[in-house]
Amino acid sequence: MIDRRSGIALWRQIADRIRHGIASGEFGGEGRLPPEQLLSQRFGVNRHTIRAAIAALTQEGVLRAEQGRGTFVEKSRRLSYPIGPRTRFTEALAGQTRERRAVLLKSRHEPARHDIAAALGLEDGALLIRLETLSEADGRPVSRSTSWFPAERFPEIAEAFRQSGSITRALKAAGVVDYLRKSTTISARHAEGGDLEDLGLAPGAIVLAAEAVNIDSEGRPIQFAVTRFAADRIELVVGD
Amino acid sequence: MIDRRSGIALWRQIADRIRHGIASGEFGGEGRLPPEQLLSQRFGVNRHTIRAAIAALTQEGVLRAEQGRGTFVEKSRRLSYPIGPRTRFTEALAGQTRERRAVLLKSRHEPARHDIAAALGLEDGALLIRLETLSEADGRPVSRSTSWFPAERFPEIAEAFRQSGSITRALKAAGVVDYLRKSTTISARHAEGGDLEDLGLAPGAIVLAAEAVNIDSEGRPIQFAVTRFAADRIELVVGD
DNA sequence: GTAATTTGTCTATTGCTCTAGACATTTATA
DNA sequence: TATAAATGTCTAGAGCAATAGACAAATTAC
Repeated sequence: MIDRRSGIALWRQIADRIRHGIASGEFGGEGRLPPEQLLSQRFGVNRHTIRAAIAALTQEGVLRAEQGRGTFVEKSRRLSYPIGPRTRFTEALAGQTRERRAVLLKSRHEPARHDIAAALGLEDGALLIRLETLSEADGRPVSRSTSWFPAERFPEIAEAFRQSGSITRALKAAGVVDYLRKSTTISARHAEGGDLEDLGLAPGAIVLAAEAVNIDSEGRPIQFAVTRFAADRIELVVGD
Repeated sequence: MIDRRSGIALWRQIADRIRHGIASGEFGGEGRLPPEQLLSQRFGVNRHTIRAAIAALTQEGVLRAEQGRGTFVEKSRRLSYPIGPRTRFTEALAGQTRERRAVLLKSRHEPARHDIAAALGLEDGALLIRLETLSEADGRPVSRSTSWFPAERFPEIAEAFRQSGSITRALKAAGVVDYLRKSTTISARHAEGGDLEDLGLAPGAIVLAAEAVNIDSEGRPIQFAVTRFAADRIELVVGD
């Protein structure tokens, strides 16, 4: 249930379970968390440990404690990100958020690594443009992407993206009126390095990593992207 | 880079980064990890802390240390699990593993929770049969599933599954010749409770959770399932 | 208004994590 | 065979995590 020699502090294990319990409806039934006393019994730890977990979740914006009253759940539904042949970020979260935008963090030219070249149908070492982007919904960072485009075909992609804040519009400016998602490979791991900062995550947080290949209407690969989603803010939906 | 008050022990943060570094090719170039001395400098921690990280990864089967020689990377390809309209476990890993099987851990009748009833198109509290199953490939546990079936339509599903070791065959025995995956919702979290044991994971390990609804050829929902995959052993592939 | 409930704060103590250093053991190399 | 390089083991100490208990402060219910 709770492991004491796992290298994960008890308060963090409990914070993870409370966060998940809220999402699954086990806790916070009426928008309210059970009293600390009761939680400390249920988890079999000291009340101070529970308080440390609650403090962390308060910091994350999941909970809000009020002295004398109780601890309450801040409304924050997990977003659903549909994945299909026509996946596009701006449209994916329409209806769930008021405002979506993507910003360009960095761009550079570089030779194609073997796996990326294979995915894009290019020779190893072919020149690519790499874009580092951050996507936000209602002001909260949602995902962090690294994309590669063939430099020969899309020499102006970085500038077009910077101006439009959208891959779809940047591709359109380069003459790609429509494109399709060929494949998506989904994995999960602990967030690391710059992703922690950019996504505003605590160390130990989990990211869903989606590796995608997009093709134009004639089937030619145009983009290889690795997108990291904050796993506690979003879930990926396939089909339906 | 490395955070000391995060509730995640340094050795675990470093283990996570080494594990990822191996997958991304940063470490283990020639199947070999840099010496402990060098790693302790790179990460800015004591050599003993590096050793704790390596010990954990050895326990996981990722590394193997040999006194006097060095520390080596155990080859361990990640499996790819395709998700689509015709997702079936036994077929999903064909070609990647020699042997697949699923075992029934537990089964029970229970009333439908609200979200499950909605997914299956039933009234709240309708009687369901819940199956707890474990899937293995080449003797290594790969996923842990919890499935719900309408008890009225599939009264013998548990016994049929126990005998056949396959949902597809158990459904066939109940007269469902074909079925489709209606939707899959993918999220990620830390493994907890029995999943740690059943999947043979170290505490703090990550699971990919896939929530699926299957329907028969007439569109009637027949199964709601939550499958937890060991994230370091498998990735989910959509499309292609 | 009083009592009960609940969160907030403080102190002390125990145990685990990480650091530091020294030395042993095994393997590869000159 | 001698040396270097790597992992393995041990001891000691500083700092953080968790427990334990007590009491304060705010809110709610009677």
